[in-house]
Amino acid sequence: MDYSSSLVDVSLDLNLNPLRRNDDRPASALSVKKEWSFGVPSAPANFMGLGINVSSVKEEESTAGALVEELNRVSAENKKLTEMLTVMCENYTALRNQLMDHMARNSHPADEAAAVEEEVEKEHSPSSLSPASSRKRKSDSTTTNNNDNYNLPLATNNNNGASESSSTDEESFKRLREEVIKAKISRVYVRTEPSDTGLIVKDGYQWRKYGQKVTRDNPCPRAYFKCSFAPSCPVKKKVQRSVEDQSVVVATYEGEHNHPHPSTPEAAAAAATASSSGRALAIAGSPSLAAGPATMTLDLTKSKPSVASTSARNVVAPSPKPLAGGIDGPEIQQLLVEQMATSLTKDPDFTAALAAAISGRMLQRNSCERW
DNA sequence: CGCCTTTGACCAGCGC
DNA sequence: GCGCTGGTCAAAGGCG
Repeated sequence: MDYSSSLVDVSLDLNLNPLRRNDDRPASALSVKKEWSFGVPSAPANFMGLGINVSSVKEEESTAGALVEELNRVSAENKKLTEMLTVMCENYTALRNQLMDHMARNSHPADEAAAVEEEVEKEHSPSSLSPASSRKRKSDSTTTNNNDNYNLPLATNNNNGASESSSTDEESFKRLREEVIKAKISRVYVRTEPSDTGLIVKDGYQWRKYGQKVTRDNPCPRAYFKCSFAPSCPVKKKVQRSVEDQSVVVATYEGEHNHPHPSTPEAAAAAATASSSGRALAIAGSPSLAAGPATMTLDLTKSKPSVASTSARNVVAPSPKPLAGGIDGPEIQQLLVEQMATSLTKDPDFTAALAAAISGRMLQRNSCERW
């Protein structure tokens, strides 16, 4: 059983909605919307069967058709990933059952459990870690390895095999999802003014600095921030200037905010106050794009691999200006625009919001015509 | 006075 | 076991 490959694939979209239900309904615009717990106004259950006079507006028809097609595609992908996750959980259960059977028959259950855990770890871990990442602490392994892949918390769940046997598969599945949420890591590259020596990245959230450290591989100090907008928010942020281009600040976000983005006037004011001393301009432009869970991604690894680390899951750099000299001109800008458009169309949150907005618009038009 | 930043100390993982 | 390293803590000071 090839766990690693499925792990890689699943991780890519679990990020988009880890709380997605395991649903095998046929792909439809409805299923896409309902499966994504996205904060958009509720839409009618069957947005294709509303009897809306779509043909009266050709542009809307073509747009809706393209959207439906896109939504169907995303929904199919969603379903596929859900199935893969289900298979993975089943495999995990089977492995655990084998472990329990083995432990029951073996005189040294602890040693056996450790051995099997090691096997599972090897099977589930992605490609071998680099020497640098291998120095990370064990407790951080789930996050460190999850720049591109989400590790399963198998070893930690099985640390005490006896007690673990009392937990159900559902609990394990919940823990798995929680781990996936917790393990979210994204990177944001922010270009700052050359005169700016600060390490503040405006992303709309409120951060409290709790440490600063000079790391071995970078003479510039690394600042550690915690989200202080909500007391229980587990999100952390590391900010450090790029060793290659010191006008670029790399912000690494770990975890997912358990509170809404401070977009309300009060929250925005608080955030503005908190970041008032900041001089850096987030390239993302929109705070929610820079640090929110639904980060708009722009892969610059092809055009600038030295800046966009391959380990970064999300590389956000909507600025058409190159991060470092060497690439510029209309071709690059066109490429960036295309990549941004591709990123948006691949973002299920964005498409879901768009679908909800359009369906809401159509519903509104329909109700107006009826009245 | 409360919040935030600074900064040295401390802790834990890892390699040798 | 020791040293290196990254990450975190917490006291002290600054600021509005």
